[in-house]
Amino acid sequence: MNIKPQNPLTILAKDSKSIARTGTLWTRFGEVQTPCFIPDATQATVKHLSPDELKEINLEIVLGNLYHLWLRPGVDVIEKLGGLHEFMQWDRPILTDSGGYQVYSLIHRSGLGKITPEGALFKSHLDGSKKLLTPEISVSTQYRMGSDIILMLDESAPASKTEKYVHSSVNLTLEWAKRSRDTFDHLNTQNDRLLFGIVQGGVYPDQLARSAEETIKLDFDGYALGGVAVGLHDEKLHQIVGNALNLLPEDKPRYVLGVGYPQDIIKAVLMGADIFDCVIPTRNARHGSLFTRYGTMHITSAQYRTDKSPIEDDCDCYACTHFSRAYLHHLIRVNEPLGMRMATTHNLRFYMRLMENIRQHIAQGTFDSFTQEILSIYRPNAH
RNA sequence: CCGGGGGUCGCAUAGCGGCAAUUGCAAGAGGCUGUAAACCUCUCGGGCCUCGCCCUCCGUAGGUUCGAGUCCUACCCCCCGGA
Repeated sequence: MNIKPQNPLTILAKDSKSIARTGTLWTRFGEVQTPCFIPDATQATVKHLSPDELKEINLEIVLGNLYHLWLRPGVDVIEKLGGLHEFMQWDRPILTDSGGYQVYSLIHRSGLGKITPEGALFKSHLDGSKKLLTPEISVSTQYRMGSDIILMLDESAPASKTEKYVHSSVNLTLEWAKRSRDTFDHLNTQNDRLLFGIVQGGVYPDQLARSAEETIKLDFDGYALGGVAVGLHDEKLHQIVGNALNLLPEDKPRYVLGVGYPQDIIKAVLMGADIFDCVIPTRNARHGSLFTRYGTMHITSAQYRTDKSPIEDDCDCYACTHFSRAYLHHLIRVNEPLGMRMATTHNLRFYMRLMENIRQHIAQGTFDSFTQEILSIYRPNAH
């Protein structure tokens, strides 16, 4: 159990009508059942929830963000406090993002820095100071923080970029992949951590193929697909995800970064994805948008002012077993932290139940009808 | 009764000769996809509802002006001092 296996993914069952599979992912802090959804704990907390509350909704793993934690409180503090697990009192697996998304969000979208071959040069959003994030710094800092699953630093090209741009962007990411790999190999002497490579390529099949082929040569523990949650939606998103996952080794964990809505997850699982993370359930909860098996509901809407029923009648989360829609409606409207806490609890529990159902139906051979059921409610928009 | 201040979209505000009229809150609707996000966008007098135009509008009633929340007069309310 504590010895890192040759391949961290163990496939336990496969769907007969698709390439969906269910299994377990090994980490030094225990196994994670797949397909799994990883809630984002960007700043070393799933906003509003305590570790006990996360366990109560059956969360197995969280995602921390290197970029945010690197700037504040900094790796020295986290190391001194015994590493991320000890610091945030979470004794289950932690995956950390490399800061690659911030290269996209802060540099490409907001112009707070620039990309150089050496690394990403950020102008810190906190104090304006200049910070150079290199693949070496990202990987070694994730390692020092105690991350169990480390992501290589990558660059996501915005969806609007030309193939020429994406071509050189893929080259840069491939270069960073090698440097990430080298850094990790020097650090991982205890052989207890996982390093995931990231495939890019935007909407261009040739670039995706090139990126996948070269990344696979570096033999990572798992492969993530990046750049798809940054400007692609619905059918276009699903199409690219399908193309890209098809290029990745069948026996290794396949991670779709930053995705997504229930329909996106179902579609990606059908195409062989094992791991997801997304801010949607937590952020939308804070904004009053709740997921149910009847679709999404905006709880602050006037129609719920006096609604005595729970958010979702058969949900087992704390919010649904204790409070009415009317109360949640009130709490969110008056901006009370309990409202956001309950909304987050519910949405994450909804996502956890979705993943539990996905795994169970794959194992039982009933995944096909289950996907039809979900997709009839969470219907992707045609383009 | 005297002196001073004030009445503008549900509440609170701006406006001091060209105004359907500022901003905040409230209200209504929507959006968030590896979190600079407890955030952002739109609507918010009425109508046609083609967004351009029409109607009604800033306590009430007159007046001055090509034109009045905006200036003048009277009246009605509210607040603060003094009898």
